[in-house]
Amino acid sequence: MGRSPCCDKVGLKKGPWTPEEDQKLLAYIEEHGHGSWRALPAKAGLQRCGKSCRLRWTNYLRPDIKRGKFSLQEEQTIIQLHALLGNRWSAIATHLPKRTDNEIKNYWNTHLKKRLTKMGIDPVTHKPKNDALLSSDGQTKTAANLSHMAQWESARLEAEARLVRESKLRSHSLQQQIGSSSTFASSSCASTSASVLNNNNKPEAPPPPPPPSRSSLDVLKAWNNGGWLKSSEGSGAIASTVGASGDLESPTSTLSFSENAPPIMNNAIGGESNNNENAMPMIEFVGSSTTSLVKEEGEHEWKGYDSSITTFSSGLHEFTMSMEGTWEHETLRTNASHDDIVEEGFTNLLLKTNSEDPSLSSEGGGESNNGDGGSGSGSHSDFYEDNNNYWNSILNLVNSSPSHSPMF
DNA sequence: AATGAAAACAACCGCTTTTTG
DNA sequence: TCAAAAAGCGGTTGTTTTCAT
Repeated sequence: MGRSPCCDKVGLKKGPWTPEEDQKLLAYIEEHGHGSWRALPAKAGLQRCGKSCRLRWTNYLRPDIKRGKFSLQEEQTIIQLHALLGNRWSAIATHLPKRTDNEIKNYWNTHLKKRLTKMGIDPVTHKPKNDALLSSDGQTKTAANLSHMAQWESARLEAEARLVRESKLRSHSLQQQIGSSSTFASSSCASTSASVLNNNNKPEAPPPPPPPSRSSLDVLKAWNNGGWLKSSEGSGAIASTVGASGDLESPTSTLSFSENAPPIMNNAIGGESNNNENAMPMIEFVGSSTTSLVKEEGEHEWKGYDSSITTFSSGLHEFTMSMEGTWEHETLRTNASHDDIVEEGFTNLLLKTNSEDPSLSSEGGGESNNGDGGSGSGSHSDFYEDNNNYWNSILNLVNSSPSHSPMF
C-alpha cells in the first residue's frame, strides 16, 4: 500500500534550527500544545515538516530535559546499561533523568564507545578484546558461556518486561474502572511531556502506560531481591515482587509463565549440567546489596553511590564482591581531568580485578555446589571475575535505580 | 594565520510499532 | 478488521567546532 510521506517536502526547510524557529515552536506549543505534529508547522508558521518539529521539541526544546556535559555517574550508567540492553537507547534513556535517547546515542558514539575501545574493551560485547587470545579452553569457554548467559538473560528480561507491562496495564485499567485515579508516577520524560501537552486536544487523556524498560527494572529488582528464585522454585510461576521491598510504588503483580522450561543454555557457567533444576543459570543476588543512590532535591545529579558488598550467586557459583573503590570519583574529580577520571573510574569499574581487595576475592571460589571444578574453576580467571564484577555492577545499578525517577 | 583532520553535535532518514477512525 | 496516521526508534549523514601542524 505504501505510505504517504510525513509531509510534502517541497519548500520545507531542513538543517539546523534557528532561534527564531525555536521560539515559534516553543510559543506555539506553550499556548496550544502540539496536537497534531503534521498540522503544527502551518499553524505555528514554520517551514518545517511535522516530524522535524517533533524531533526538535523532543530532543531540545522540551523544558524537562537537561543539556550539557554528562556526569561520571551518567556515563557509568550508560555503559552499564548498554552492556545489558545494547543499542536500545530509549530504554537506556529512561534511566537517565532528563536525557534524551538521541543525546545518549550521540554521546555513546562519540565518546564512550571510543573510550571503551581505547581501553581494550569491545563496545559491542563489553568484553576485553583480547578474548580471542584467551586461548585456553577454560577461559574461552567461560567467556562464551558468560556471553550466552548475558544474551539469554537479556532476552528473558525482555519477555518478562512485556508480561509485567501487560499485567500492569490490566491492573491500571482495572483501577480506572473502579474510579481510582492517577496512581502513576511520571513516566519517561518524553511521554510525560507529550502526555501533558497532548492535553490540548484530549485533555482527559490518561497518562501513557509505563515504558517497558520500567518493567524490565521491576523484574530485575524482583530478581535482585531474591523473589525470582523464591517464587519460581516451586511451580514455575513467577511472582513479580514489585513493591514488596517497599521501594516501588506500583502494585504487586503476579504472573504465571506457561513456559516452565526456559531455553536451555549452552550449559551453565563452567559447562556442567547441574541437575534438573537448573537448565537455566539462575543468578541470585542475595540481598545484602546496600547500594544506594542519593539524589538531591531539585537536581538530578547523583550525589553519592555507596559502596556495597554484594553476594552474587548463581546456581553454580557464589561470589562476594565489594564495589568499593569503584565510586571514588569524588576524590578523583578534584585531582584529574574529566577524561582521566573516567578512564580511571571505568577502568576500575570494568576491569578492576579482585586482587586488589581481599573482599573481592571469590568466596571460596564460590563454587560450593559446582561439581565441575573443571575448566576455570580451580582459579577464577581475572576475566571471569571481571565479568561477574561487571554484570554485578550493572545489576547493582539497576537495583539502586531510584523508585521515584521518571523511569518509575 | 591558514588549513586540513578529527571530534562533536544536531538533524534527517527510513523502518517498525502503536494508535485511531 | 483494516488501513492510514502518528509516534517511536536506531542508524546515518551533514555541519560546525576544535585541535594539530
